[in-house]
Amino acid sequence: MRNYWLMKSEPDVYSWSMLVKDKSTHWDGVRNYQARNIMRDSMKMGDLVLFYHSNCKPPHIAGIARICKESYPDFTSWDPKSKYFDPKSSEENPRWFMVDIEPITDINTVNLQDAKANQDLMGLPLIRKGQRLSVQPVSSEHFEILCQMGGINSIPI
DNA sequence: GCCAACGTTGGC
DNA sequence: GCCAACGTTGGC
Repeated sequence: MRNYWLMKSEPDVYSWSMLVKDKSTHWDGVRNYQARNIMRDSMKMGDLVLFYHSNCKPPHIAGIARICKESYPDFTSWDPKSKYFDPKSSEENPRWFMVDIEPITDINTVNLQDAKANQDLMGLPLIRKGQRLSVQPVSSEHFEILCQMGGINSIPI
């Protein structure tokens, strides 16, 4: 049973093309408990991820990635030099967790506007007003629709 | 740049 | 445990 997710990143901070170039990355810096719990408890090896570019014009899904390492402590949280430093987190008692993802395939970008206009995507958290969570679940049905909108006709791997 | 929608913090 | 104040996210 594979699960599907959507992860947001600002392209100025970390973009899809950087992930493609890097081959994989650790998803550090998430400092929201709900998003942390999803990464720590629910994301499993092989789960597929829609890589979403937020805070840009237009906001869009840029590619499909995959979980390639399950939850482990976010070491930037106890690094005083990191911008993600949290004095309440330590190596002995980590508060924040992350996963690793790797790129699977480019897609034709799917704009937020087009996702909102698709009646079949009703209920997708991404298009709900006020939804700010940076790590979100996506149902398999919605994932498949979004793949098709991106020119991918069958779910990869 | 604006601001709605949240999440977090801290006084009480 | 409540809630006002504040900070952040992110579309527009």
